[in-house]
Amino acid sequence: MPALSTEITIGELASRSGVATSALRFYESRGLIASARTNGGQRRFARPTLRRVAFIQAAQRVGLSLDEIATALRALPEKRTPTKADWAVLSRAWRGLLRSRIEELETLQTRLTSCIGCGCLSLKTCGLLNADDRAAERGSGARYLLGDAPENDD
Amino acid sequence: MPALSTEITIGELASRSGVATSALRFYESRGLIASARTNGGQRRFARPTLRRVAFIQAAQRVGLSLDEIATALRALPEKRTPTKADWAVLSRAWRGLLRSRIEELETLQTRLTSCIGCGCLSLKTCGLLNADDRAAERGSGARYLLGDAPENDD
DNA sequence: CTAGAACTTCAAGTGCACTTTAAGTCAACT
DNA sequence: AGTTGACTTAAAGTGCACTTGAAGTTCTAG
Repeated sequence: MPALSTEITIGELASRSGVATSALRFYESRGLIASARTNGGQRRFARPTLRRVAFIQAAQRVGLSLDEIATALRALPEKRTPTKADWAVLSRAWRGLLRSRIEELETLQTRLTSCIGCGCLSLKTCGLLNADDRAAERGSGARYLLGDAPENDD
Repeated sequence: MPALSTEITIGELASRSGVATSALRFYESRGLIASARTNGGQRRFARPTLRRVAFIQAAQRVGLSLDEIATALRALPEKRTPTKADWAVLSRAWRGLLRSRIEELETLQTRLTSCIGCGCLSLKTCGLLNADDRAAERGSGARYLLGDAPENDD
């Protein structure tokens, strides 16, 4: 049984957070977490680092890169316990990100539904496959690309 | 003005699809698209390849890897024009993916909202930061990790 | 016919988020 | 004291999706 210390080893942090020790060392190298050292040079993490790692995981699920997360963490006060207000600032930014990502996926889903309906896969009329092919229309008129191929390549 | 041919160059495909020529060559190397060659060895893409590239882009936005997209494209008939039914099969798979991803993000957003409300960031009670820390509870009782640090590291 | 833009291949490079390896040291239990 | 598992570092490797570079060829407009 580990001493009833306030500090935890990298292995403990790993098993509790579900993040590999190699990833934790990597996070430390990127400034996302910090550690003290024993006389022998081994890392000892303060207990709240567990929360910090959970925060990193959540942020990744939201879709942030480690660099963005590092920036967010740097925005939190280093010296004092983060307040409700500190957290709210971060959370609001996340909410915006989440909402726009959700909206993008919902738009995609709507388009997918109407594509199933029409079965056309027309580049001109299909919102899902719309890829800015406004150029080079040269009077070919409206056509359903599913059936317009001189040679069918798909 | 390019000849009123049914085939398009890689540059044309790139500018119309918004995908770089290098990416298109890469897609070809991975079997996602195919091309004929001129006597001189230059690629000439059949017009429907534009739709295929648009499909790839859409699939990427849905969250599929190129390998998964290649598999999906292989499931489409090579020799005949894809039917409504072919498309419907693919679309249904996408719908499922989209729905679960959207649900994941919505859960995250709900949790984020309640976290803003409580401001606690407790690993025990916060759904957002919940990271399976069921182990090593050793009778410390419920605590709000935002304020429980012997040393504050965040 | 010729200039120059667009094309060709192949190999190596990029960025992200890690993981793996090698050689060695530390800590905890018996 | 010794064994064993957990730890240390630095460097190299992985997988994905491309991009870049070098050196050379082809296509098209004038």
